Amino acid sequence: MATGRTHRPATRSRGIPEATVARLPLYLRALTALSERSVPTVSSEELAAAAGVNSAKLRKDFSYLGSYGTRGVGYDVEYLVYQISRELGLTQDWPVVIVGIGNLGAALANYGGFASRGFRVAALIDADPAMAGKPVAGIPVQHTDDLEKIIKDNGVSIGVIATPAGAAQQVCDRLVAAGVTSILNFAPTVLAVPDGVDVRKVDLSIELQILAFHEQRKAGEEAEALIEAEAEAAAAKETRKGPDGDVPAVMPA
Amino acid sequence: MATGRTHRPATRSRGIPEATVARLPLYLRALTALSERSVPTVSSEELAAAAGVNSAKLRKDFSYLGSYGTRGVGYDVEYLVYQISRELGLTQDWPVVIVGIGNLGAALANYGGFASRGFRVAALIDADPAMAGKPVAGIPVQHTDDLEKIIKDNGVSIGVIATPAGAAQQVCDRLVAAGVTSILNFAPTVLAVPDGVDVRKVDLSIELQILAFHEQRKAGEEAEALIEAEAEAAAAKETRKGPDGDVPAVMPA
DNA sequence: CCATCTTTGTGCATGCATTCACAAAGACAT
DNA sequence: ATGTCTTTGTGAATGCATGCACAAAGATGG
Repeated sequence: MATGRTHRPATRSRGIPEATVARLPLYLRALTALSERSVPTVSSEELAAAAGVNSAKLRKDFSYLGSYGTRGVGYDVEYLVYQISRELGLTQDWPVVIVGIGNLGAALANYGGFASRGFRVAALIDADPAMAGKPVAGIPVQHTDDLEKIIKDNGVSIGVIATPAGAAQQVCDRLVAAGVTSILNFAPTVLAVPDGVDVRKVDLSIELQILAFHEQRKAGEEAEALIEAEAEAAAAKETRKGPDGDVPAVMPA
Repeated sequence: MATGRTHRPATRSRGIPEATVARLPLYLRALTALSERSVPTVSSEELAAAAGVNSAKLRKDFSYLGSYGTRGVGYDVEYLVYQISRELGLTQDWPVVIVGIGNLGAALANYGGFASRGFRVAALIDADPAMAGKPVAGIPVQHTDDLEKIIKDNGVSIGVIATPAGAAQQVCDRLVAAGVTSILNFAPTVLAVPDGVDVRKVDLSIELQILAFHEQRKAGEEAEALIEAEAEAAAAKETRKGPDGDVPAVMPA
């Protein structure tokens, strides 16, 4: 059983850490902006600031792609744009379908960020027969019945699910069966997929809940700081006089 | 300078790992579904499956909240729903404003997942005077000029930015100046905020780019596997006969 | 051609997250 | 009561990601 798949000839290229991959689009965006302003080169420090990351991290990220920088100068913007685009697979055309053309689906169909990055909305699909034929973002909506045919005719490998939660798994199963191997899921459900299929999820309410947690923590710490300050003040009053007296005038709700 | 803030009395409660916080909403959703089906208790194994995570991870996550399970039985669904809700701060009402009522902003305003989790859309704000007064999701859109007043009158601490990229930083600055301390950013920009303000970003095109990367990698590996299989077959033919011959009949596009 | 100055690329240490594996805890039947 | 059986809670091991700090590389000026 000699599959030489494990020890990977040191060609790098494979083995880019997931965390790095997730940052590449960020770098790419910053670089594209620089490119539009005709900036020829950029240092890791500048680019890191623009992308909102640590410069050492950025350099290490780029080191996984190869050595594209020049010491003492920085990185060539155009070249780096090309290399990252290539690494991310954006030099080719990716037809995607969006399933579920409600408010969110329509917003996605209209979203400019897709087209500009090599993604092409090949079709919009909805289960509502009343929607069929209606153009959204200039593309006529098609009925779910034709899902399999649409996927195959267009060679679609990436699907976006923007249906209600209840329909998501079923839609997902059909997409996968029809040949889709990457899914971006906006429905608030955990999708079960076979091995070899990638799912990424975007959950609007989860993000808000995480913010609420931190918001609450902040409020709690404020209150706590107040209590602590009071305790300290009391202790100070007890043991000696009471000099350090700028207690925050914040009242916990 | 005696701020006893560092060594935290072992009350736990503080010091919940970020990764755990990010999963709590996931558990909460699964638990809510169980609660609706009147399931009284659930084991870590079952719940983990429903939430799509490893059961050991789930137990460790819960251990940060305290010991809410019963050995041999599992977790009380209702109780756990309450504890997680409380920990996330969802037992209180969080008024949020959405700035930028384009396709996406409207979709967010209509999104049901907010209201159901303690979030209340307090106001919709847009820079376009033509939008002012128009109801979206039953809420009249207000003009950006009144942003500060709206924030203060409603005691808003969470803001959602769904504007074009160009306007995002400016809107962000105004939100923060008006007292917002948590921001959910849908605009494809890196926002600069002062310390103490939390920002989470949701970037639709980044998610697609990550999928494209993996998609490309899959395609590459298929091709590679084919080449490898060919090489192996050739080698086999050379050194001995050629017995193990199920070469995948897949053709790289 | 040499010296200096900038900036990359990376070894190393640290910290966080995940997963395993198992002892302790409790339910439940007998 | 006692024993069995299930399931939690957590120590310990491993792996991944981050960030520091510095040597090597190259540009640039004299």
